[in-house]
Amino acid sequence: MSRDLPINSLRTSFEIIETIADRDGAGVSELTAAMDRPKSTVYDHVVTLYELGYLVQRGEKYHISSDFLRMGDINRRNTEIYQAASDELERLAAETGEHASLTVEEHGKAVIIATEEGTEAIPVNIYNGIVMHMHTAAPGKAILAYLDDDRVSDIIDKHGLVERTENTITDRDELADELEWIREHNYALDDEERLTGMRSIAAPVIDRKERIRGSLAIYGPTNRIDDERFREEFPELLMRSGNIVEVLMNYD
Amino acid sequence: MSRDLPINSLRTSFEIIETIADRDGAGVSELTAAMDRPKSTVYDHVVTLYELGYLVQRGEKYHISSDFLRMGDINRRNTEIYQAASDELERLAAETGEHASLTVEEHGKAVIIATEEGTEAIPVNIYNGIVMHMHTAAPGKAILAYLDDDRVSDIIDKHGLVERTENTITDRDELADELEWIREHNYALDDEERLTGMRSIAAPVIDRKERIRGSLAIYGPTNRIDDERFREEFPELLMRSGNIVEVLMNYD
DNA sequence: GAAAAGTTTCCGGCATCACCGGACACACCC
DNA sequence: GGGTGTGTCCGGTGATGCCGGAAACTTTTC
Repeated sequence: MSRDLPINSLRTSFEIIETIADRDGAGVSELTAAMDRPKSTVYDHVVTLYELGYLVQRGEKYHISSDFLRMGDINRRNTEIYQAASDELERLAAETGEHASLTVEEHGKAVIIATEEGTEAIPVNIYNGIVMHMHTAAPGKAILAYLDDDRVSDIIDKHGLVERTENTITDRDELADELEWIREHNYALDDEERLTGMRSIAAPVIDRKERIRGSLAIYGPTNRIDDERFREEFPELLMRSGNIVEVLMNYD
Repeated sequence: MSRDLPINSLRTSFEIIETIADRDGAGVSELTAAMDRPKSTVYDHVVTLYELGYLVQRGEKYHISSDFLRMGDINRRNTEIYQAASDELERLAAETGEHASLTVEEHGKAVIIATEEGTEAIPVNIYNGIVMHMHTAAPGKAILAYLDDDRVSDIIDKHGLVERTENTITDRDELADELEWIREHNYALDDEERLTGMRSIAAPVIDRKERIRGSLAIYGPTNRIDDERFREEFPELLMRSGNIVEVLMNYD
């Protein structure tokens, strides 16, 4: 079921951490029930994590400590593309009124590392660090288009072309054509391929070594993002911002 | 040097994670040099963390993954006091032009879990999750004042009354008097006790069970925070905001 | 208010596995 | 092609993570 790793106990520890984070706190018994492990083992890990400071007790439950927030925030601040893109994100959100976000690739998946909400933005659940399949939305496709072919192939092998809506691209050849289209136009579109009723548009950010570093995207409901904005206005905005970010990032 | 824990390997793993986060990426050799551990051991941990997805490779170095950002962010969003306070933080930052922040206590230390920068705010290094000694600044003192006496005592035993500037309170009796003063006035002041040239003001946030949950604070340079603002205007603002947060939080 | 049901915490023995020394592969640079 | 720097791999061994079981401690129930 779970492959062998040099340090197996780490799997258990992080399973505990993830479970606690997911549920907004949990006690030892709740964890035991959720995890198919003996109570005493779970307890050993909880005690250790607590002593090391990565868990705190609030009320009756254990919660993860702010160390995770701290490390995540520091890591993000240190990321070149984040530094270069945060102003543009704000501007995109302000100009479009929708959600603007910055996405990078990690372990073959698309991760949103920053978001800005425009005034009209739907209160949808976009939070920092959210992970998506690469092929299901514009930000991921914009990145895929500029990765090596065999890298793309590896990613598909690993995570599959999961179907999220009836518009999701689930065929390898079709995806290859789509990526080719993206390279020609320099932006990516997602027409309800990930969530019904939602569209996204994304432009890649590429560094001076021609390596893809991430993508900028706008995300909103189909009824507000009409065809004109979807195919003309927003792609223009994003490509302009993408260029600015590239310049800032490569400036150094 | 390091006490026995049920799962000792976790200490090594988190030491690696913290080191990588601190330095904005590191390779196996760099980690080995920084950690007084054999290369092979470090490698075992790095491989495991990588396989589990908590490390990523960017360029030549390992970095921590966005999972930390995700878990930290989710955890914060789930925190009652954060939900209740975030609007007030923005307002405080806007009205004062300085840094406004929300602080909670974890493991006997003060942790800033949210900050807002006003237009005038000094570009000083305040980031999410930063940890401070409780007694050195207003946010921590505002919390200490409403903890049980023996809890305060435990905290001092554990972390000591470290001197940060010549104004830092380093005497237990003096601190007790200060906390008494805070309880009488319902706000806390820090007059260059943590950083020379910087002042902070904080008001506590207390829940319906009379338990302290955190504090709101304003932070800025002494030359802009004159005595009038320091002792009159900002305390008033903070206490007003503190009340609003308490109401929102206890509303449920 | 005693018993029941649920927590968390603790203990100790056994088989495992995390640890480490050392070797290998692969760069890059004079 | 020797030197110096990486990252990677392997195998033996003693420490240690795992787990069953049971104690301590709360809360619930009647």
